[in-house]
Amino acid sequence: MSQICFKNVTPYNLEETLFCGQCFRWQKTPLGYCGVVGSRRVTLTQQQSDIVVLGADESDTDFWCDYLAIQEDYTGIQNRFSKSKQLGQCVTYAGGIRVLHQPFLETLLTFIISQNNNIPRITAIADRLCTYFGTDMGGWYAFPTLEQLQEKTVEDFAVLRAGFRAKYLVDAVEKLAKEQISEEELRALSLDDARNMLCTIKGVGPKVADCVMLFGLGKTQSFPRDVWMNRAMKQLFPKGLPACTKGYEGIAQQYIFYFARANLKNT
DNA sequence: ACCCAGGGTAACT
DNA sequence: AGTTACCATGGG
Repeated sequence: MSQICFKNVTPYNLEETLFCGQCFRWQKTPLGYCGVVGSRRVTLTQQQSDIVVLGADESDTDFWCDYLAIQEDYTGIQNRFSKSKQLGQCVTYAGGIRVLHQPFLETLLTFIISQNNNIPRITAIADRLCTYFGTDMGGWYAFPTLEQLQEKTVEDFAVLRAGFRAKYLVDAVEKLAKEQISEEELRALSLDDARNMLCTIKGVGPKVADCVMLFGLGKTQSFPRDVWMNRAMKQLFPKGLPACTKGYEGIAQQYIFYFARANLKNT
């Protein structure tokens, strides 16, 4: 075990990136942000413009580079976004956020859990999903694989205390296990076709599907709409998203969401 | 006791 | 196509 250092990554605000609501598996500690992705457990820190992955295996450099969206050209994206005055305001406020590239299964299951739920409880349920069904790595647990979740029933998932969402998890696992839905196929499909396919899972509607596509399938055009976003769009962009967001609507969404949650009245 | 939480579904107009 | 009760659970 050693550490990986990504040098001179800018713009990047690690704390905002990890706690803007796109992921639920990181915890702030005095040493840094501690978390598990798949079966990799690390602590992340930021020192000026360097992003450091503590406790990582060097052979996982490419994995963390991808997960943390290190190589995406955010400077270029933000320059285009700033052609819109309103969006430029959001960039100024939230421009340190990057959209992570999370593993598909984790993204799908945690966002099914997220519906009509709050972040502390989403985190707690996801933690229990790992401790009860993931591999014991000695003091911590990996996120369960599809194989580990196969054949599980609503009764098995009762320990999660996920409420009515348990049956949705079962259906998602079943559709993936039977290959009625595959990550590979979803990645190849257009935004609308992939959304339609994801929405065949019970408990997955447009909001969850769009989150899964943005955070777990690398589809940067996906634009999740929840109550906050609808409020923000009415106030900031009553005529719709500006054209300068084309292809990167989802990244604009993160900036707008973060800005709106902090600055707009919740009416 | 009551409210809400980055929704979705079924059952209505 | 648009609106509404209900869904389990936990925290305020």
